[in-house]
Amino acid sequence: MAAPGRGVTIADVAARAGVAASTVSYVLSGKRSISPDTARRVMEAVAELGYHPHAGARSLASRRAGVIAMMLPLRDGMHLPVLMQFASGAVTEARRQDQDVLLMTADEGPAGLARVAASAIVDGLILMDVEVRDPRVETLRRLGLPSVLIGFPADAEGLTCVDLDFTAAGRVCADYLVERGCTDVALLGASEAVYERRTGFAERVRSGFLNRTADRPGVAAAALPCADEPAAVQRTVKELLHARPGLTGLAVHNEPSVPHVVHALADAGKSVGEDFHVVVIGPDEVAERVHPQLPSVLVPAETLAEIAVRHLMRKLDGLDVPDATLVEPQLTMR
Amino acid sequence: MAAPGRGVTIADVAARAGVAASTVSYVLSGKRSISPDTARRVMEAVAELGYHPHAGARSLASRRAGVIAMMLPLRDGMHLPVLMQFASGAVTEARRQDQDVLLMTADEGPAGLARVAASAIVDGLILMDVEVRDPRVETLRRLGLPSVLIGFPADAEGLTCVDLDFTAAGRVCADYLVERGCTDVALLGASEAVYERRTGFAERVRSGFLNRTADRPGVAAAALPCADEPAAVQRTVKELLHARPGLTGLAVHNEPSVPHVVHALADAGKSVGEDFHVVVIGPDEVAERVHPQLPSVLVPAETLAEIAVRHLMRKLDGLDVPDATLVEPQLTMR
DNA sequence: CTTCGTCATCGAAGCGCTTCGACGGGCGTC
DNA sequence: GACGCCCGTCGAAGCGCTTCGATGACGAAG
Repeated sequence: MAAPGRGVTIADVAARAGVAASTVSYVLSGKRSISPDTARRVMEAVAELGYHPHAGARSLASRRAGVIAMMLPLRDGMHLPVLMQFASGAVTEARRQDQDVLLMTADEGPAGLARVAASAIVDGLILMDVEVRDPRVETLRRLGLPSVLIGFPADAEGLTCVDLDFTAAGRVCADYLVERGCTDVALLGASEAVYERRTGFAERVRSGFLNRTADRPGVAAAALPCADEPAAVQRTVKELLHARPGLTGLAVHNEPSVPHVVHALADAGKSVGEDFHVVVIGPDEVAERVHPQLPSVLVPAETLAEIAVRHLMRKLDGLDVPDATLVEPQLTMR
Repeated sequence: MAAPGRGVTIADVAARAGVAASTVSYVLSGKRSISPDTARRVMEAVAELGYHPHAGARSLASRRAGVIAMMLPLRDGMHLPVLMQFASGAVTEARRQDQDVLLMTADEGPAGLARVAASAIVDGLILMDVEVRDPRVETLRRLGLPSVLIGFPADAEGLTCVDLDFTAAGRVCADYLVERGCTDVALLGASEAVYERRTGFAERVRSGFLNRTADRPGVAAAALPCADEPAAVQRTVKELLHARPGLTGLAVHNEPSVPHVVHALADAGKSVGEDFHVVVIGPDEVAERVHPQLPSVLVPAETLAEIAVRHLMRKLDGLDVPDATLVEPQLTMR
């Protein structure tokens, strides 16, 4: 990386290498064959001058900006560290593919999508945390802007979506508990309120959990919602233990309640990890910050981000990608 | 926002409004006076066609991209929620000024700066979490790319920097304790290791704290480093209480140790909030997640981000801005 | 030895916008 | 009533790049 003078253009590189500007362009893009000797001279000139193509000019001429947008729900209920992992994964993968990432907040809404589409400032976009009824989805479809969604809207027809396989996550939790010898288990889900906008995945965890336990003879299972407040959690757990004295396993799909669940179990004289088993669906920290630490299935943010970026790039290159991609859940033991 | 056809150009708008393309440009930029009547017709055409200027073309012609870069330390030790708040604040403020934000990770390093500068993909940049000896700083200076730093490098000459006023934060903590009637207080700082790269602000808190207590007659104060590990924290607190039996106030500037400090104090029979006072310098959650909740001074990420963006915009407009901006710390009572 | 194909390269034409200089028409001024 | 000015508008010239068609050189084929 030599000292870049102000405004090194392709003409400067061409002059230095003793070729035409178009030749430099072809060397850089590889779109026509160039003799090895010329190519070498051009690359040397590029390096010596510290040339980087002017992004605006390139986007104007080639109709490719080399930038993708990422729309994040910055003010929203989504777990922040997960969001950061996501952003980090996306930027890293994008750079690997020589793309930059424009950051947008979800509160720009459909109008924001229309703006970036019309101004050609980005080639495509990744929409995080898509809800079941998401107003941006219709706009997206209408604009025809290449995109990948994280999450599944109600009508995913014609869209490319990526997400954790929540049904499988429910199954994984069920398996964990059953393998520990539990014959009476329950799934503690989210409060109705939290998921009302995005019911999809709460449902899926639940059905994965219940279907799997139903397959296991001699295993009784239940699923019930649970509010977030400490007191409500305590009460729910107490009632549950009372109603099902034989309960020995619990899957918790409700981040904020985890510490309180553990507390309530301890109060009830249960020894987690010995005569009682708990598994969490949620971020690592949640499962790590309780005593004893719990096994958990997390939302693999970096992986999802990488897949999303790769799929988007394929779409931009005119290749096709699966409409729906579900990532296998991983159970982390602790 | 009407349905934007594919590729509405300024010529389309001009035709529709019955004027020249240059006139449309002047209406939109306000750089020449235009009759109210013409302006109205142009604006109507813009709205009807859903016109948004092509970002690349604009950047090519005007040498202004309308995008600023934000470089975040995504993999680094910085507290994630703070980072998100920062990103959120920056994007929101940037959009208010009609700018977009390009997200870069710190591991692109100086080469990344050179790239975005040379490709003119952004007009300027904001560098988060600047360290005392930061390799990017020299590059930045050489490139002459307009920028604002969050944090202070060793040599801030000619750079625009923004940060929390850590010296004042030290004073605020001292004041809090003294006002609660404490006459023997201490500051528990970071472990040497954590701050070695970014010594600046640990130092400043310390001197703010000690200078302020020194001003108060009859108040004894000390400052000591503290490791992060639970056991080490417990030991440090125990030794401290033993060495200074009259100690009744503690300021903790070490995020991870807070819960353990509280624990250790309880073990020693101190009743925090009654016969003993503790104040934290760190994120809200840290101070909220202990019992009892503690008052705290936080890094006001959104505010810093807004200031950074505003300063950057001013620089881009050729206005001048102060070299150093220190934000007053706020004590949040709990 | 001419003809045809290939390969490597060149030149020119835009991409959509901003901006500069020019120009015509209305007004105030002497 | 003629002169100059300013205001509002237009046309044209780029900004730096990609891409298309053209061109020359060189071997192979006839």
